[in-house]
Amino acid sequence: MARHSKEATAQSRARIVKEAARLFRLKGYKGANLDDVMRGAGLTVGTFYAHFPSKAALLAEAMFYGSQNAHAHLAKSPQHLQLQGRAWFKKFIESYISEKHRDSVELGCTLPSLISEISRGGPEVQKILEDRIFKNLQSKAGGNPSGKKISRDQILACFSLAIGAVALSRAVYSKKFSNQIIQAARKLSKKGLQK
Amino acid sequence: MARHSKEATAQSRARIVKEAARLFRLKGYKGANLDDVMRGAGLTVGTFYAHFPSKAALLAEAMFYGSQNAHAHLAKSPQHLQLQGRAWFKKFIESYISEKHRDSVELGCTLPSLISEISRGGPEVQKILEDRIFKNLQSKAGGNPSGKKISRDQILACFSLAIGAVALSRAVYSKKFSNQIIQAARKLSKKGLQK
DNA sequence: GTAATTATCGCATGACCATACTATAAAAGA
DNA sequence: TCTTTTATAGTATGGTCATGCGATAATTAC
Repeated sequence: MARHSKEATAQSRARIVKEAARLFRLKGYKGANLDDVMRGAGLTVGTFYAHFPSKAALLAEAMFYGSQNAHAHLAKSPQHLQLQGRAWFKKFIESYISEKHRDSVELGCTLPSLISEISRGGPEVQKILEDRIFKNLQSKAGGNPSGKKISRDQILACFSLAIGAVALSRAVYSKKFSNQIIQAARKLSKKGLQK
Repeated sequence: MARHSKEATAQSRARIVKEAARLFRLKGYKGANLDDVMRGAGLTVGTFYAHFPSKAALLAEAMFYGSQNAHAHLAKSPQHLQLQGRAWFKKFIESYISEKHRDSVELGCTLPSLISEISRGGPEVQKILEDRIFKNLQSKAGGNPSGKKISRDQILACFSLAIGAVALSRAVYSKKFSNQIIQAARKLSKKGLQK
């Protein structure tokens, strides 16, 4: 049926998404080009449209892929990923608003790198953000295994803060100032998690 | 010396910066092109480099221009602009994290629209953000006319939250969800301003 | 008044890039 | 085995865009 088996095709597709996520985070949506993405995936541009209908569609996939991997990258310990509810969210925000996350653009969350461009993106991309990424976040953080619930408002506010702080800390010139932003945002996030 | 007087030249330049600020906010740095900017300013592309050395230099100017005008656009009353210190900052954040601001991309603050691209921008742009915009913010908010000081940490954290919330509220699909983000962030910002 | 200056126009240019097309060969299904 | 399918490579295309350039005319300096 194809020049490679179904399995190999699926692997190609996965490599494309992975490399796209990396390059989008690094260079932005407009800044990354399909040539580089495909080369990074070990393929040539010509075959891109055998996998995706458009660059925008690739962005949607890459965003979802990236949201799953950022958690793993940021988690300080394997136990973190096992948690649920408030405990999980607390650790999540703590690792999100960090110098480490600020400095690992390629592996971190896609949102600080792409948020501005997503706001100008089409419905396809925006639906992914809303339906998959947020729902995923809420199902993890809203879980209630030990009687300690966290409110939807707390999740939304702390996540807004986290994205803003990481994005801003990457956008200022001096490291000193950047660190101050991280520290200040951490403090506020703790307030937001209380009660 | 020129086809127009010095004064007319300065006005041309001002129109370019103004239109650039508008289009950058609307379409992003890469999304806006110099052709449109110059046409919007009533000029042709050819003359761009008589005013600026590069597109990046224009971004730096437009950011600073935009930071000054957003305040005026968001202020609910003329009195607001006269305030200082905590009182000013409180009103500033309140008007910043709002549905109105979310919906007025063209006239609002440049940062939610450009933050991702600034983080990938050069030192020139990042220095503007740090030296002019933040210093400006801090001199207004850090002022202490009535014995009520606000800490640097509070300023940084609340501003991070504000940028993140507006950017995120513009990036999700449904209006309902978007409104929830605004409301949740407003709540947290009030906590951040206490004490 | 005359010369030097330069903002402006109109157009050129060279690069980049998303997308399209053709031929090929490997896999899948019969 | 043999036909059909399709992922792949290689290349083409059409558009966009930042930047460059020569000519012009208005302003300023002298």
